Amino acid sequence: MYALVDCNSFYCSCERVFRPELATVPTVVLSNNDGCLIALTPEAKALGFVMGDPYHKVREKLEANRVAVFSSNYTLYGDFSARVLATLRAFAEEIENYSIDESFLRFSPGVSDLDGLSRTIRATVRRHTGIPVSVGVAPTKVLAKLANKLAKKQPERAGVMVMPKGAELEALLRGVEVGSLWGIGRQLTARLAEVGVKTAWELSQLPDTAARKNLTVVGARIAAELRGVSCLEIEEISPAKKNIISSRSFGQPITEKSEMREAVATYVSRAAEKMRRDGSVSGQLRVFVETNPFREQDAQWFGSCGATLHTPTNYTPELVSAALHALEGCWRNGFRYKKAGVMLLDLHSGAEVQSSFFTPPPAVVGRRAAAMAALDGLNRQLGRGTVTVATAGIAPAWRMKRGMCSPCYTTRWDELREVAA
DNA sequence: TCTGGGGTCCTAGGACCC
DNA sequence: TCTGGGGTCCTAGGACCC
Repeated sequence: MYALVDCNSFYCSCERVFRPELATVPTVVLSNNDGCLIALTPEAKALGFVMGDPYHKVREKLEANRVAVFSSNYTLYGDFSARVLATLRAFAEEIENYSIDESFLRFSPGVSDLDGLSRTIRATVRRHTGIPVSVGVAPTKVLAKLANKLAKKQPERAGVMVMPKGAELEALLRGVEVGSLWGIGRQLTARLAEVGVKTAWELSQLPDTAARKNLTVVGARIAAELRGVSCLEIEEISPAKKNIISSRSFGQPITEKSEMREAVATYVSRAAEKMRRDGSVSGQLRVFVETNPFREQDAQWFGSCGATLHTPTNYTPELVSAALHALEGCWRNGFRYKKAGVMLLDLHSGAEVQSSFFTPPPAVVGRRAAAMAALDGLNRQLGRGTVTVATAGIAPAWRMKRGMCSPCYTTRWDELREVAA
């Protein structure tokens, strides 16, 4: 049996842990640059706000309704995510950290009273971390996802649902729209409607060949999972990334290439750090720059240019110079740039690097690795950006806006919550 | 003035091999 | 007049997820 444990309105719940007076106050968290609403509590949804609403368009309404608004604080959410995961580990031998706010657990066949166990999990996570979670249990991941959704949606279930079997399951699936299933998006919903499939039950009864023909093997697996046939395994160790992207919108538009060079150097440095965490090296990168597509009165430019590394590497200075070279290929003067990014491609394990004529000698490779380890260590201990390449600039004007950010309560000594007693 | 940032998997078709 | 059979690798594009 699988359980899906999903944190309710996760980012909002993190903010509420240290602001208990907000427990019943409608609360939202914004995307980077305070752009859109990306997390909403049920109270905020009840007021009519939806995920993706541009902040500047709903700001007055938020204020009128006294909604608590936060910029996103990923340091805080990442730390809470790790705490929830640590608590969950005690309850299952196999666990997959599916996303920042969701984990799949697998219970061995001997486990009985799944309902009681789920309630215990929910209560324990709440006690250890302050985060409310919902738990859905079923014989397959797709059904566990669905059980979780129902647990959250139907208040009488109190955040927990074990999927029933047989006729009861059939009745339930007949009432579920196919488009609400995990893995069935808008396009597949439309395709299924063409062949008369509207509910989860109808999809589960679709013959395998028809499922494959209309939805490829992906949809066929979902159909099988609905019948209780498990096709999707638990992935306990997340495989190393195949691509790494670092991109950001700017707090204010960039028009000078010198500033864009700082941004690109910053982003490629961040991407390189992520890559080193995986122990990977990159053989190829791509830089892109974009104007603001929402400003129709502005001239638009979306430029992108790649660069190949002689020898795959994760050495920041080398990647920075390759990225700046690529920037020359996609930069055009005279535009107001809103966003830029760097993609590291062709990633593989650093242990498998193929040497070439241009590969530096082993002593140099060793010194570079030591330098990067020292860099990452300092930034880990003393905070991101403590040591960077000078090309990245100092206190740049284009840095993203975060006007309403909460303190890093759990990761910075100088931002601890103070309590008067 | 102001609209996020990351990822994965699958398929079809072209190029090429013996 | 007649023109096989089987395979791999790569890329672009589409679809999905949080």
